[in-house]
Amino acid sequence: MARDNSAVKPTEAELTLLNVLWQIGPATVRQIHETVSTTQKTGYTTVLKILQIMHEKSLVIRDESNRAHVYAAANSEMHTQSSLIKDLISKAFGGSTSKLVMRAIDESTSAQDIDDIRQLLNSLEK
Amino acid sequence: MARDNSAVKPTEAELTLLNVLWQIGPATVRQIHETVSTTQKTGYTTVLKILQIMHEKSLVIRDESNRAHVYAAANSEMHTQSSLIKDLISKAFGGSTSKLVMRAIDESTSAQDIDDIRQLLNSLEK
DNA sequence: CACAAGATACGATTAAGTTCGTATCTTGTT
DNA sequence: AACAAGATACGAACTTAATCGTATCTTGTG
Repeated sequence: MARDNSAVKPTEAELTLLNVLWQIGPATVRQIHETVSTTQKTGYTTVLKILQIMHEKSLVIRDESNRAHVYAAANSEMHTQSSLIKDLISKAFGGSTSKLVMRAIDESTSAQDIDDIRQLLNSLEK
Repeated sequence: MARDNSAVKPTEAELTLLNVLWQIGPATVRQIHETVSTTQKTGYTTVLKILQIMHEKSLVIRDESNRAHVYAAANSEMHTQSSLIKDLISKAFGGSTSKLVMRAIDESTSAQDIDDIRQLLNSLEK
């Protein structure tokens, strides 16, 4: 039985592949490898292996109906982002969301960013 | 020669010890172990070993003038938080700080958090 | 129907992280 | 001076990640 993946944190290499899947949608190993190759030099079988491991961890689902399996992210980008943030908050910010947000904001932010954030804050108040 | 640590990302165990050091300040292995023991069951020599590795990586500095060495975080909590956030932003948020901030905010935030963040925003506008 | 292209599966290797047992060293006290 | 307490140093064991070579399997096409 496949284990619940909600607590599984993707490794760095896994996150790279998830980013590809979120960007281009369900894809074969070849397509994923081609995409990832534009920015990194990684062997085809390495990508394949990582996808197989991710499948075991239920980080991706795959369609085996064709010879070339088609992989897709099991969770949305948003869901995974939330879980990674929660993890960081608990490990480096004493569990305080606002501390993280404040650190991120005074780190580097454009005027547009500030505007976006203020709007979100306003919408939360209603 | 000790290498520049500005790009070194602490591991999970290392971050745990850094949190202790930021909290209680420079401390001996015994003190650090005692503190960390309140929340985890970790052997004394394990803590010692990790501190030694952190020293090699220049994540901590140590005062060896007494028999019991005194360890201290090499970088401030703020600096390390910023670096961890930057890392997460680049790996999971396409490099966009505002995306991370917005995800963090709509994830879970108390009224107090919202207030804090709004004040920070206001102070930035001036 | 055989074969070549191209796909998956498998296993080995290497590196990093974590843990801890044991050895060794240091020092205050008798 | 010797000892005991308590400190550091060392190294082994185990785990997880990452990488890739090689073996094996599948299938369209001549």
